[in-house]
Amino acid sequence: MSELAATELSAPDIAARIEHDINIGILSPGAWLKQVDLERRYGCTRLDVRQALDALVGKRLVRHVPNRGYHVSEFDAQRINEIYEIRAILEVATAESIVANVTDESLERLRERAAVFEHATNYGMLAEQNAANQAFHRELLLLCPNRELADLILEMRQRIPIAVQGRWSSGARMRKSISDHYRIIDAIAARDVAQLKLLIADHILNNRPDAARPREHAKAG
Amino acid sequence: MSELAATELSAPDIAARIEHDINIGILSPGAWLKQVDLERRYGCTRLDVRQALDALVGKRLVRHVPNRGYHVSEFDAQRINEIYEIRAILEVATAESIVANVTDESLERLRERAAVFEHATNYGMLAEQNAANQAFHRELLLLCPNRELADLILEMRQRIPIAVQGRWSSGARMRKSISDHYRIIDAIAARDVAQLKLLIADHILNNRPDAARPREHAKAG
DNA sequence: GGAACATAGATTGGCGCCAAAATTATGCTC
DNA sequence: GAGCATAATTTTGGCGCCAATCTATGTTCC
Repeated sequence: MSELAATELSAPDIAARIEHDINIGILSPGAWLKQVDLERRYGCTRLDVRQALDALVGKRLVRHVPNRGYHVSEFDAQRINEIYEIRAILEVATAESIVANVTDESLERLRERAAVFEHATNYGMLAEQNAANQAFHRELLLLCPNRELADLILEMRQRIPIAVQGRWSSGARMRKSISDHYRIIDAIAARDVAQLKLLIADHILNNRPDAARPREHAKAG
Repeated sequence: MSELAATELSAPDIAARIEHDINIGILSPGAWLKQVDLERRYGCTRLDVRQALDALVGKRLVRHVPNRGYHVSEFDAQRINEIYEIRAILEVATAESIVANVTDESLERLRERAAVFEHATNYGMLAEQNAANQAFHRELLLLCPNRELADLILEMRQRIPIAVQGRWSSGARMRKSISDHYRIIDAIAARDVAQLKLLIADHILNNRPDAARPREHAKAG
């Protein structure tokens, strides 16, 4: 996909496309993003490319070197770990309001999303798996009334490409993620906030790539 | 200040200047940011202005309306409250590592910053008060080894202009902020993590503008 | 007298061109 | 044959112009 776009796209669309391609590994960390290439690749003007790249610099997914151009950011183990810690802090903090605002309908939708994710891990490619996982967590965040917090969490989740995280690289990882989702749903259905917090923290921190696990340095924030 | 810059400034500098002017209220929420004005005001080119404005759109401080231009964001009570909640979540989470990494020298620097802030509340204008307060919290965050988290906190602290928050609008507010700082330092010196967490949460949530206090809706994240 | 319309002015926004810088390729010397 | 200086190509980045759009003012008609 993403070879020569049919319709004309504007800058924010291009940014989303590039972000997606970085996310699933079509564009690898360190790769230089030549403006002419992107221009042709996404079938848009030079200005759109520049604005999109600047936006991605703001999201820390892309770095800019004066007179050299833009390249996909590198993600060392420490940075990955730090972002996982932030995600754990933020997502655990949504537990109370999720339990407070849950309805039977939203539980049903969550089960549906979890099932779709399970199916994607069996029959889909990385892109579908990612989309399904994202849909589940997005549904979860609909129960969080603090929209700024929900948006921030979604932004943090996009801050490291899935391809770099290698989240569902093994079958064991996949199975854990699947069952995590169902157990999270169960805890919500039981209105068990404490358990939900534990499950969310575990779901995030124990799905880190091994390389990003902390060693001795001071834990948490 | 900021009337007709002497030296040529580049886009990131302009963004910082505009951000500062929004922060201390020179540019008020809702105000339209005409490109020609900014061009002359900061003595830079049109392109710099656009890039700076786009960057500020990314930080949610400025909004863009197609074919109408850029204007300073409005900040309603709900949004302010949501961001205060996020700040409380994140800054409380730094308590462990602050206590784990504190040294006598850093404690001394914190006391110095707190004293400077106290002085600024007595003899300085809003800009100096803000700078001194920021310096204190920046020093605090130097003790947090998670740089991503520290940066995120600093970014969240800038997400609502000081002028909108009216943080030190009354003498009582000022005195509370000053004593909060010293009590935070004492808790750190005593290595009392639990107390430090309480103080940080209180320092953030009880310095909210009254209008932004939540009523009945589900609390926390 | 008020409202709707038309015209003039101002502002934004996109496109293309060109210069500066860097990378790659070439040729020359040792 | 290897290393270095030089030339050519590629790529970035900035500036200016002009079209499209919106705002404001003035005019006409009901």
